[in-house]
Amino acid sequence: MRNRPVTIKDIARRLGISYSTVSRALSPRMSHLVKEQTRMLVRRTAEDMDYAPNLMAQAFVKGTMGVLGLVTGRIGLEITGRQINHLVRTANEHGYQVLVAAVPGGTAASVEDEQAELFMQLKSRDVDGILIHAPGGGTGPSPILFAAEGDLPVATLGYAADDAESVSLDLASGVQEATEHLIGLGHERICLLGEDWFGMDGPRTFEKGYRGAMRRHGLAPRVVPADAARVGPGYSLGRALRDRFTALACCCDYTALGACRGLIESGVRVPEDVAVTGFGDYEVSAYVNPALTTLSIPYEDMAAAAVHGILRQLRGKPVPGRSVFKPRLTVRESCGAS
Amino acid sequence: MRNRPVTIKDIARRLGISYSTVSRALSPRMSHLVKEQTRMLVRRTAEDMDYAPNLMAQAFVKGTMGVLGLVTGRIGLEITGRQINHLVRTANEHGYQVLVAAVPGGTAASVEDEQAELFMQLKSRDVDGILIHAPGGGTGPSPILFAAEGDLPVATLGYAADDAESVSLDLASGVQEATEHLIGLGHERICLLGEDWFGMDGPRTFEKGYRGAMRRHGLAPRVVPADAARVGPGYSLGRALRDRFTALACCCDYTALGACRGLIESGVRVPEDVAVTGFGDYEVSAYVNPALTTLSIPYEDMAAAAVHGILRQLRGKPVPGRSVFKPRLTVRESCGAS
DNA sequence: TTGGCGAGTACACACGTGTGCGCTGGGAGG
DNA sequence: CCTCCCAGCGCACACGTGTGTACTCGCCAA
Repeated sequence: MRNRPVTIKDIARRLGISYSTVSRALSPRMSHLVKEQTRMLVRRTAEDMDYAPNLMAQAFVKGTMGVLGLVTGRIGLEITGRQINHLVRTANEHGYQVLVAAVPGGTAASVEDEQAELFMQLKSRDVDGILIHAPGGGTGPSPILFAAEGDLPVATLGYAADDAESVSLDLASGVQEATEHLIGLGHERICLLGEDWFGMDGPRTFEKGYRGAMRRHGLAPRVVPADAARVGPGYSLGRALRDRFTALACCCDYTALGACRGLIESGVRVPEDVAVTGFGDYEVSAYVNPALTTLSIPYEDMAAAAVHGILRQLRGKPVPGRSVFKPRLTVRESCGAS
Repeated sequence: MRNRPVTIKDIARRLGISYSTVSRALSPRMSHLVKEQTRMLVRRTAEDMDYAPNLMAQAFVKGTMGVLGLVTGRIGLEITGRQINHLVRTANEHGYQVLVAAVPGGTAASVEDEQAELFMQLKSRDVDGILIHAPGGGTGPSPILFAAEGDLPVATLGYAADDAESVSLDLASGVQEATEHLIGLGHERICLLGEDWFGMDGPRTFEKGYRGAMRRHGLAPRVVPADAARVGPGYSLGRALRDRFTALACCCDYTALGACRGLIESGVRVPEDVAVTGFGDYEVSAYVNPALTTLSIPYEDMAAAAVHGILRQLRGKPVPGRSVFKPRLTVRESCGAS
């Protein structure tokens, strides 16, 4: 059986003082109201008796739990996992824990509904803030709308929202840089693979950067949609497209890796016959054959920025901040530049 | 400003009844003490007034929060992420949320201490149970010792513990199967790469399976330690070993992918000159060049089993259950069998 | 001496919910 | 008609902590 845990009343009884004094002596905000000597005595006794504050009682009376909720999907994905990793660490460093709401299934069909439900679930949990990570689609209503009715601090990670704290990635400039790089290598028939990338920054953003680069050089654009963050679809497309293009700019490393495989299986050499670029710079991407040219993402900084966005709101700055990070082109073998 | 949320007292006032009746009417366990008609009236009114129970108050008075804690590391890793994904989903299905304690850093040096601290952190959070996922080393004291003094339900995932609920993977049989497979293909100089795999099932387990297979066929074993779950170390080893062996049995797909790359860069062909096998069957492993022969893991089933282990304990079955899952050999190109 | 003052402490209440127990009312059995 | 029983409900308390307010006490100045 679990021993009855010691409370501040037990400490008070032992010392023959009132428990409000104990409460104040132990509370950082109120301890200045207690004589130094008493405070020290209380603290020593508390430690002696193995006192541990009842956090549920504290949460109850203070109305806060020190917990941030996280709405996310596909934790298993490297890009998701790495960011969560740093979300949790940053939150912990500031005294907050992270509650993972749930993980939507693989079906992207009802992602909107699922996220709305998760959001509500977290809200009723009385979390202190909610991090929305890489919501799906983006075609539906902004996930921020869920929060609009409440005044719960919200920050989005990987989704540029005008009406809320948001941390996003400049996808357009990234894919534009990759496209320009391919054009600089002499390619003209360049195809964009996969237009939708976890809904980050909404769809069609990749297209914008890609089309901008193509237009500037007077080249005809061609976009083939592909389910991002999966290797299989990229593989199928690699086989299907074969030598119809001289370069494939992919919206995700997994798509690119699949495409490489599909091309190679079809007897097409990478990068000699077809150049390939990815997006995300996953851990394996530097070690596959051929090593992938891709866009690196400051995962850590983005995650930290999102948490800081929540904390800033908790400290009473209602004005939402927006930060946009830029991906950086990392050139390896698959583009044929080296 | 946040409107004062409605409480059961508000409902009681509105209906002119006592709030204990409201409490009972809304509580599933106590509602049979309330007249059907009253119960319905209360429930309708509650819905009308947008009543939402204060979960912090409920947690406070009931002493439980419906939250499971999770101690883990390296969320970004596919094997970790996929299991967490299913841990969260299974927990949610049973009405529990998952609190991710924190994520130890990349340095595996002080993993034990870090985990102990995380464990304590979760404990003081009054979680209802703790899932320990893939603890490090295993050379120190069993992580179960942390829980020994309390009576908090604990389940380990990926770590076979005698004294607690545990879900583990039969690493020895897995690597044995892979080794036998390589031997069956005519290999004699087979090297085991990486002895320690997230501490799963403790260290030296891979070695046991490997050495068993080698001994049975009268072959000389050779083991080279490698930091698992990283691509880089595998790469270095691939370059260093080159053609000193005809086959490399790796303890992790990432190690294997790195090794392939290192070998190929050194002018060694895979699988023609050196065969390679991995462990884990990551998503990319089917699409790299060459496609990786590896051991597939029932990630989903393992995660579900761990959560069910906790739930069983919460329902009052103190006897710890132990389940051991078997990996399954998936043959692709890198072993040269096809 | 007395009034004021400030430091330090105790008292009391609040928070929202769960629940043991006593009260009421009405129906049934004697 | 009285008694007993029981469903149904209200009263009151408990849980552990935070905090406003009142109190005590010692000190200093008037």
